[in-house]
Amino acid sequence: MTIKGKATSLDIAHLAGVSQPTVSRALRGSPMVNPETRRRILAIARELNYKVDKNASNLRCQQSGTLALLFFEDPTPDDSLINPFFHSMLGSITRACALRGYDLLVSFQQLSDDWHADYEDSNKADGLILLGYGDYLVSRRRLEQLVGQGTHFVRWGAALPGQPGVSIGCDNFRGGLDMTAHLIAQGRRRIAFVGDASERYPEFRERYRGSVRAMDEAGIEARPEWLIDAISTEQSGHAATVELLQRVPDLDAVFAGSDLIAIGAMKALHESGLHVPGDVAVAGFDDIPLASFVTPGLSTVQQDTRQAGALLVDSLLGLIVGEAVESRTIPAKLVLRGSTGN
Amino acid sequence: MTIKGKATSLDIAHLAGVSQPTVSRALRGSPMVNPETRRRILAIARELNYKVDKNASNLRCQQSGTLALLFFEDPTPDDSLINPFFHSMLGSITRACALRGYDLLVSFQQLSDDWHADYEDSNKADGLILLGYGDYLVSRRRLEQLVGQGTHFVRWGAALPGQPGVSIGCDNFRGGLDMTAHLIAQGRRRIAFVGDASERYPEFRERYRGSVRAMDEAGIEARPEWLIDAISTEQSGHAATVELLQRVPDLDAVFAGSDLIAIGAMKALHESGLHVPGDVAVAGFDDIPLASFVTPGLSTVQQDTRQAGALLVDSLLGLIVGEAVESRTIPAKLVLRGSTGN
DNA sequence: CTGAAAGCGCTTACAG
DNA sequence: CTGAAAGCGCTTACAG
Repeated sequence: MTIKGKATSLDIAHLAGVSQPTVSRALRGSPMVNPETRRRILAIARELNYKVDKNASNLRCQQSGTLALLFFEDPTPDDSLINPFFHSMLGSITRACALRGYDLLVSFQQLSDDWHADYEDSNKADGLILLGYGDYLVSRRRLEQLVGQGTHFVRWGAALPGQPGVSIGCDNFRGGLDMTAHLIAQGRRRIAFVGDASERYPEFRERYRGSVRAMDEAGIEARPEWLIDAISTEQSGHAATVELLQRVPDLDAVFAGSDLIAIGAMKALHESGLHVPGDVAVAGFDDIPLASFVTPGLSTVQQDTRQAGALLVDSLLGLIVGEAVESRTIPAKLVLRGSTGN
Repeated sequence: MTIKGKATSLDIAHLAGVSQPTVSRALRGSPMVNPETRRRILAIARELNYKVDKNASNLRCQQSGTLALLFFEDPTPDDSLINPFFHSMLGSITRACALRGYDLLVSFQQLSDDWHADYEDSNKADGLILLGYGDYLVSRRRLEQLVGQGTHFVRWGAALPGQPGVSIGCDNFRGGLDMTAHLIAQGRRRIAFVGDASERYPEFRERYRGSVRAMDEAGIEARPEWLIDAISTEQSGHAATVELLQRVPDLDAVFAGSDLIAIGAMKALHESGLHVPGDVAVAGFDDIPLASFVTPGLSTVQQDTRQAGALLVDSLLGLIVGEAVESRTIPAKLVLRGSTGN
């Protein structure tokens, strides 16, 4: 007997001389099947290269075995590279899904556009993972909508009280504090922060707050002109640093909100004839691969993307099965290279 | 009337006072529906936040509206970063899918393991895109299996005659030729190729063949000791270059099979006290973002990932609808920076 | 341990 | 233009 087209469980049933439900049970490892019968069924299934039709089984079970990753890119990525940090997150999320037997749908979205977030409504995915960058004030309303609709989702970002939904983030405050304490220990006293630390960018804000705390503890008064806005691109970091140098010529350290900003800052400093770290120390945040390739190597704060990916996926799976899931913070770790001194 | 759980087309039918098939027709934009009826149905659907159940419609239509991207990583990526070139490809493939109304499943695979390539058999995807690196001799048998099973797939790689399935790749030969011609024009005469140019790595092989052709044309005889194996990682490029310098102390140029190799090579050259490009010119392939950040900037061959992603997706969609699809080659473009001279 | 029956939510002939 | 019917390929009570 040859099967026309793809084999179905019914084909197997005929070949094995059993009913179709028995095939289904055998395939799914149900204990209520005679071992001999199961063996026969599995052999036939293998021979026909049979695979369960996921559309059918998902329809029946009302779930999909799939998670969707929505990646946000604002501003548009055509003129600036996507932060490599997110590539690392994507990799760890993919692997975490695979380890747990879930497939991952990936979708790139503009933060400002309508989100194609209906993967769950259409039963293509059981929940969403949100990742990327952009203005939190813009995304916040959408997050509230998702909560309102009962969508299952987790996001990577600052895990702060009062946020809609579940967030997983790193300890931005602690990272900012530790790095700034390190700069101070290296003798730095006029430490600028390059990054938009408004409520639009809560992660930068936390990093900045940590930085200010470290200065407080060292008896240094943080000056308002030491804070300058930038978004997380090299270009923005470069431009901001150029302006910063006008305002604060006697700067002795730059703590950048991200590594990309830091790399732009280093470039601006070089162009101004300033030596890193001799004249100005530079530190970043993320520990992207690039950080170890620039000259001097960039000191930065590492976020454990492997743990982050696993935590995002596990939290989402928890939400899906109805557990109470809390926002969580993972540790930040200093990685010291040449840019902050030896 | 409140709907318990998710709304279905039947719920809408009841509310609109029509039959369920009419709802389906209206939602799918069938012309055979009274405009007034359609309006009513769409209004109700919007209000209920109704979304078509993809499992049900896919089951019925026997297709999924989804493509699967299998990304291969050999050797294991834990100790070396994934080639950023593939991140760029992933982005362009994702966008190309979205533009065409397809969703994308992403899966990371070990080249040597069993491939989880049953997305099509299980009707989770209509076809596969294969991307990544590793030994072609290992993957070739699997590709043949896929062809044998009638799986729809395209792969990124050297598009050479006699390969199983459809391949999209860049003009590696031309890229190798052009870059080597440039090196020769810069006065270089002893040009090593760092990369495994055996049949295990057809892309490297083509780049190397192009390089040799350029030397031929310039009357330079390529010497066997100028060729040294490496896989596409910085570490491998570093190690190979260290050995190469032993063998060929009077080297004046290194053409690396990839940018990552080139960056490892530059590091090895620096460690040996050799100046780039003063003593030894260095060129790479891919134009990863890192290439413009190293010092000096790395001259390289750019592959148009945007075009590549679109072509991969379009070719796969062509295969799925049963068109005759050919392997294709896209142009390679020199990007000259400081590492090959001014 | 196994089978007959129902049903997941759609789409598509078929008949009117 | 619309509805009644069938069926996509599964899984899961239910009965034996």
